[in-house]
Amino acid sequence: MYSFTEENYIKAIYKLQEKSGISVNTNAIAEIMQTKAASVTDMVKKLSEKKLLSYAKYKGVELTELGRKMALEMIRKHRLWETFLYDKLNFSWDEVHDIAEQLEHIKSTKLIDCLDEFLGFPENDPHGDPIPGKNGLIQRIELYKISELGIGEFGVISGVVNHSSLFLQHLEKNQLVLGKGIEIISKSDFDQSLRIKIEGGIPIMISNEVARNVLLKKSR
Amino acid sequence: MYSFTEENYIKAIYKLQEKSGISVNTNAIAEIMQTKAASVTDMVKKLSEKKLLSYAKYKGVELTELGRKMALEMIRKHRLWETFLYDKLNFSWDEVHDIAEQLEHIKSTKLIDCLDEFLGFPENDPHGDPIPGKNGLIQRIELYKISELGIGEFGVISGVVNHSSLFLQHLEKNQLVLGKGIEIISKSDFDQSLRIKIEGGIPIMISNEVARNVLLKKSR
DNA sequence: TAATATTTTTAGACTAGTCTAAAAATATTT
DNA sequence: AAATATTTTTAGACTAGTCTAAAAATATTA
Ligand SMILES: [Mn+2]
Ligand SMILES: [Mn+2]
Ligand SMILES: [Mn+2]
Ligand SMILES: [Mn+2]
Repeated sequence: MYSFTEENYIKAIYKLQEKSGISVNTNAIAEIMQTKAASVTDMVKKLSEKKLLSYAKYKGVELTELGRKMALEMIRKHRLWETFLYDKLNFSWDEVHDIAEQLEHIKSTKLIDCLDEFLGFPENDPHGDPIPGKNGLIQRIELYKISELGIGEFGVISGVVNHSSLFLQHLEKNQLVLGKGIEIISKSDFDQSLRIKIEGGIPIMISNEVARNVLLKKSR
Repeated sequence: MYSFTEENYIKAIYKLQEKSGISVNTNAIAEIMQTKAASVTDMVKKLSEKKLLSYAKYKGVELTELGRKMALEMIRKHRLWETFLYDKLNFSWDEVHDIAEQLEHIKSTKLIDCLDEFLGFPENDPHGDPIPGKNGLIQRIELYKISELGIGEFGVISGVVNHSSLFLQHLEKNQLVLGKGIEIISKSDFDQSLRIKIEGGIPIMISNEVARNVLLKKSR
């Protein structure tokens, strides 16, 4: 059995490996784990002995197939619990993450598979992130930041980069929620702010900061 | 914030205090916590400093009002999660306890209150045990063991003393499930086994061991 | 009430996970 | 290539929670 701490390290390393390529370095891990590089070295040695990752001194770490599988199971649990809180208990999308951080550590395969079924085998969590299946497969759709689209292009809001409560609440206030279709009207050369039209609404201005943190599936 | 271990100690002490009167002794705690008396002494000192219980050397411990409140919150969470697993995810009544042991440690008042509402404010868990309310109140109904009833008396199965999977599965095989009405037909003077009639069924024999572990609400 | 048995506490040690400070390795700049 | 800066590792220490072995207190029996 793995401890909560071990599980959180594996999840953190997986996420780092996702974005920044292959080998993950000690300081990066220390930063997301809110700990010191020395502690990371200790833990990484332990996880390496448990065959969850491969590690070479000064060369960073890389998850093994076993470690990758474990990370995906954690993510599956996290996102299914978020969906439960959102769909069944009517939590808002900015409240679900912290509780899911606790729930993702509950050990029971049957529990998570029954929950999956109870929720109707959802494909995405309340933030639009894909939920890995029982098999560990994760279906990836090409998503674009609003800031990446050109004038006149259309898209459907399908995810967020920033998951903070503050940001999610801001989006909600501006009708920028999952599933909404939008069109790019114009861009400012001064501050890269955008004018967009939300389906069934009037055009609004959004900052470049917002545009870089909302993900779209291209449409039309 | 309290650790899982601290929480489990408080719950254990509460349960001991329930049955065996006021002051709980070290060895008894050690036994349910599956640990050594020395470890109990260490922990009990710590919990005493945290004002969760009062402790006098060699005299045993007693929960404070704070400790009692905490224990009831744990029990509320445990029983609500058991009800969730049973009612919503279709677990059988002998499968829910172990997972609830994990879930009862999730920290979120909103979560548990929303879960309570989602379940329709249940009054009893799948084993018939009462679920403490938000206020910490627990409604107690007078229950009797089957073995305590006399010939010709009627009762409705409303709880169990023994919660083991083996026992619960045995009951299920014999139609002895929550809500069933039964009548005492006769008792054997030899081994105290009983002949009982289950509502809408034919009379069956049950051992004294079973009769001492099933709780009834008297009826008629 | 004295001897004996049982329960409880203390003392000291161990592991997991963390930390700080300093040493060693690697990367960058001159 | 040498000097300097940064990253990573090691060494040693701390806390929480546990253990065993032995001492101290309490309970039971003769
Ligand atoms: Mn999340
Ligand atoms: Mn999410
Ligand atoms: Mn239970
Ligand atoms: Mn129960």
